[in-house]
Amino acid sequence: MSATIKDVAQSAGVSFKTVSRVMNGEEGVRDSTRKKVQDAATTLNFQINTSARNLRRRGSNLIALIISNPSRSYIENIQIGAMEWCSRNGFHLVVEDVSAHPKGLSDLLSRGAMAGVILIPPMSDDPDIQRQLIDKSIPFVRIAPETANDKAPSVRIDDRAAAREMTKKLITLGHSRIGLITGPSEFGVSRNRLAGYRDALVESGLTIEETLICEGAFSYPSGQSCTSDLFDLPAPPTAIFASNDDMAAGAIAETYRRGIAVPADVTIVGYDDVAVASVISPPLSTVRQPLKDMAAQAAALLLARIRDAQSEPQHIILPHSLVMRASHGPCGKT
Amino acid sequence: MSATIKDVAQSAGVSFKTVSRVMNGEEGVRDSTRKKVQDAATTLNFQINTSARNLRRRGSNLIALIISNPSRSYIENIQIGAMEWCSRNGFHLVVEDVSAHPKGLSDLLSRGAMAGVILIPPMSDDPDIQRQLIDKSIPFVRIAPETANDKAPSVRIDDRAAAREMTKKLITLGHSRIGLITGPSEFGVSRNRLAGYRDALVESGLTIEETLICEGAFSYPSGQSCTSDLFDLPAPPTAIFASNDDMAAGAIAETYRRGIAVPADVTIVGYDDVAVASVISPPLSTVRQPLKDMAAQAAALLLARIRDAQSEPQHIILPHSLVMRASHGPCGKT
DNA sequence: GAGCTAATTGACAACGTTGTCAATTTGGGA
DNA sequence: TCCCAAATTGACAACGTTGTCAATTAGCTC
Repeated sequence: MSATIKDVAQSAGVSFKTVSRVMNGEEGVRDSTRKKVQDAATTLNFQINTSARNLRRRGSNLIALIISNPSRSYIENIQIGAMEWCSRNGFHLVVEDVSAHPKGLSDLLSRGAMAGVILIPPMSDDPDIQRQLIDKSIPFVRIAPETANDKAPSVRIDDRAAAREMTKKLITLGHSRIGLITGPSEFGVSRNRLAGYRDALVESGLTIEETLICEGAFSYPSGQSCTSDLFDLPAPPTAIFASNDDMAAGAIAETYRRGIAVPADVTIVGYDDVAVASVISPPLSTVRQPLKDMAAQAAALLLARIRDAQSEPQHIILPHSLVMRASHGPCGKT
Repeated sequence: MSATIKDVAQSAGVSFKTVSRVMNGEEGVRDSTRKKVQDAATTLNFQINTSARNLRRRGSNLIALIISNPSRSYIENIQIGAMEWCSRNGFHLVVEDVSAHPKGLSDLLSRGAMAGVILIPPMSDDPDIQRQLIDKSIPFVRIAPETANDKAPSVRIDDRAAAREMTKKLITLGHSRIGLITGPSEFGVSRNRLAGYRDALVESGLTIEETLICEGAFSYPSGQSCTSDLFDLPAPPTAIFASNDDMAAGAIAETYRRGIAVPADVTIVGYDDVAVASVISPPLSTVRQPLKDMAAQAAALLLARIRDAQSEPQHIILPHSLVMRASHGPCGKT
């Protein structure tokens, strides 16, 4: 086994408490002593024992990212952002798939195991999980919750405004029959984006046709099948707004399958601006949300709560933008 | 704070050692006692303290997945496979981006922090990391190493044979000028796939043209630019074999950009069979490797080494297959 | 160089669990 | 009823670190 603090202390000729002080970069150690200890630690290839440290400190250096459907490309960016933040701040990221946990997260959340938890949709809106976390007094942060509350900090973009803007953009292009592929209704973001879509139509004096609204699953195949349904309508839409890019990619595929051209015959836009958006053909016009930033900021807010559980939970709204690539165009039909 | 073992012991009227026994499902506890303890634990909402347990057991319930370029879709599947295995086996997965760690992984690998480590390309072939792990006697497993060794177990497919088969398939389709987009040469898998490509050409009596071989970066843009280079050749290839699907997607995009049709004018095939392969148009013909399985099996081999560091490292080769979707066709030109 | 204060260092307990081994209880046969 | 082996339970130390507080040392001033 590798060396302990006591080994280092003996080798450096000081007490093990002094070694501890050096290891934690505390003040009040003479420079000469510090050097002696550091040399001894290097020589012995000393690595601190995290379990002992965490036990004594009643803390942890682990942050959990709880996800439910690991194959969403959305998650990739969140994870990267969180991972980078953790690296820079002395934490490690534990990624846990709640859907693979039949009987809940009890062992993951065992006392002191996690310093904090990052929740993404749909868990951001799951009252069950949040109650568990509060019961165990584990700090957590919510990414893209439907609405902010005072239980935990949150980071989001203004989904309603973003969806409204994109819809208005389509209206400006001359589209009046705009299909909407929503996410699952248990996602707060789905509801917010739907609301933004409705806002735009109402503001523009257009009627909302419920048949133009199709609930997808944030997945590629669900984008295909919703699109198929929309095209089978007696009066199909001239533009389709998918609530994420995976579904937009599915929509484009289904459109092509039917021999319909994008964007010449139909406009298709997405949401998120993940990797697939710039990779498919035509490159997707979409709503960009700064997912990596959101994750990093969420981690930062979480840290504040880890440090002081009484601190006021902060709520950050990050800016979004419309990235208009090549999958949109003016409405051909009148 | 939540309850400790001693609280439960007091509440159940037994010694804390007995509670410990119940918590660990040990033999030799009377059923009535066990029940009493379990009830008390439930009432008090007892959660074991992982740090204390790990300290005393000199172990950990954490497995690290070390990655270097988090945006490769390959990683998604590996991670899902590893995560699921961890859930089922009482571990948690820590995902760590080594490229975000300027000064190495020392703190991640601090004594006892990780029960074991899963290495994927290119770290599977990185002697530095492996030496670090051996020095600290942290068990590890290698996914898709260039060659197996006796330091650690490994899981892979036969990349050379797979690349050979795919190349032969293209030859059978009548192609004789086959472009190869390799991965970076520091990836063992790149070298193995290149070797398989060469094997097939040689066995078929075709000459190997080095200009038809372009080194990519396993990324979409690198697939585009290699393809561009290949098409700019005086005698461009009639088929392109990309060493992963991301690059194949880039190749298809660049092909379309030039007004060339896939598969009518040129055949493009990939490698991995990740999500993008069935999502792009046309659906990609590719080599399928069972990434999730590979990760799960790797974790299992790792566990064997965690349990007994002296156990013989095992090496598993999983079957691959050719998934011929719609991006390939016979050679038009003679 | 004595005396004082501030800086530095050390002794010891505590964190919550599991391992070791001894003590106690149980159950069955004589 | 007593005795013995087996089953069950408990007492106590140990894991490696950090927090508390006391002890020691260094650096000044006079």
